Amino acid sequence: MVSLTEENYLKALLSLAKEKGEVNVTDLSKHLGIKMPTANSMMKKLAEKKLVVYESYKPLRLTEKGKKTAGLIIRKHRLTEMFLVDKMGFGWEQVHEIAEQIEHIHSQDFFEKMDELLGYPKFDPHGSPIPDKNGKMEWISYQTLTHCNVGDVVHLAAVTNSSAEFLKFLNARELKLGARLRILAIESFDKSMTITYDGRSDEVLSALVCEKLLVTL
Amino acid sequence: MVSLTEENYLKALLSLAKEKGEVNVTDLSKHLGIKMPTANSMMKKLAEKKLVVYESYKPLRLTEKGKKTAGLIIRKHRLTEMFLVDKMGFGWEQVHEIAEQIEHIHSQDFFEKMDELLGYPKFDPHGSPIPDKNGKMEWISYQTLTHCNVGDVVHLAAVTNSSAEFLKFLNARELKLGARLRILAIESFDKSMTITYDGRSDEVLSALVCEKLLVTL
DNA sequence: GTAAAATGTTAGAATAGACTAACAAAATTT
DNA sequence: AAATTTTGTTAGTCTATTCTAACATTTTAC
Ligand SMILES: [Mn+2]
Ligand SMILES: [Mn+2]
Ligand SMILES: [Mn+2]
Ligand SMILES: [Mn+2]
Repeated sequence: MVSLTEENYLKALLSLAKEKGEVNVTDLSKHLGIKMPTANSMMKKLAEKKLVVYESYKPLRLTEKGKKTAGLIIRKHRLTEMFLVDKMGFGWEQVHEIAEQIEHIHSQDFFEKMDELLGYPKFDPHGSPIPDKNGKMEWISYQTLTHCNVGDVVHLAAVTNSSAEFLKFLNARELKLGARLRILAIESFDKSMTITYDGRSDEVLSALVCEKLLVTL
Repeated sequence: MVSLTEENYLKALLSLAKEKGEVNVTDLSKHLGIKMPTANSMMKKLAEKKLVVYESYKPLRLTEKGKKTAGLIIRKHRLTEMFLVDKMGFGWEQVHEIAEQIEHIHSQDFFEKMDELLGYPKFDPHGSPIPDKNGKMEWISYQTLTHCNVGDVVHLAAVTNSSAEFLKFLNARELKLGARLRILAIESFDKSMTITYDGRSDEVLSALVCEKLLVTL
């Protein structure tokens, strides 16, 4: 009923809506690495399927049905990532690409079994929430590290980028979810932060890195 | 380089070659549930990719490259089935359909990890050999139960049909791989067999069932 | 508040994979 | 050996997904 291609569009729409509020065709096509007219005509198709509300020159919106469909794909994606890390021994930097494919497998049983074997996890290995069986997910209001101040002590709760390069960067510094971070200094010129955690002292993180780290107080 | 669709064609060619010797377009199209002209034009495409030898009105043949490619997909399929049964707790009747999809996942790491976690298995849950990393598989010369005689005592080594219906039929009779079967009688009229195994006595199996059971002496 | 830039849309074409209808060759029956 | 059936091929069409080129609208800049 919904093709693999369409599933990827829906997922993109949901995540762009989450990070930017409004979604336009330019963002969508950039996100998916396709040209604008391609995205445009797919939006019309998804509108016919009642998954998207499309009006010329207006921002794109998912319908409730579209949100649910997208949420269920993200559920499959994140359950897969969790399974790959917890049950198969992959590193958190290895799983996104594989999950990107496995999320399109058609088999209720397969994902229900994963869920069960994992003990019904609520978060994936990158700290993102796993949507429930209705495709609904609760976004906990984390802060980016960028918004913290000198002296703050916070815990690393999630990362907003699952690329292998970024996660290998964190691996190299033994920076893991749950780590207790203390902010020692913030360079006012470039907003880079000096922090300590675990045994580590005086790690300097650029603002580009800090804005990808979500923390709780 | 090879699409999901093409992968399924290659697999079909390999398994038809194994079971029938020569493969023609009619068999191939029936096996895949497509029309003859569709199969025909795909054969020309695969011939251009040097995966198939195509000559008008001649039987279809896989090239060495084609055999290897097909073997590697079957490797992924069977490793998956083994993983689903041994590591995830699925029944042998549930795994074929899921594996039919997962065999197309592009990730060396994923299947290598499965292989490692499984301890480098040589056979899948249905008793079929798992091809090696070069796509080569050794076919052990099993016999179908049909070819056995009254008084023979044999072990169930493999089944040649992985459909859920057939495997549920075997489940209902607690007939598993490895079972030691003794042939009590063969009905000459319809070739149905009366056998005993485990605690079971006097199970009658039709010839249709017997020919799908591969045994060792 | 016009001009320029950015964004969005339409039209037309390409490729992959499937189909039907019509024709051709090979195999099988009489 | 001719007729019939089966099998295989060609030609043309369709849908899904992508593209480029051209045009339209909206937003931003001056
Ligand atoms: Mn991911
Ligand atoms: Mn995907
Ligand atoms: Mn199988
Ligand atoms: Mn398949």
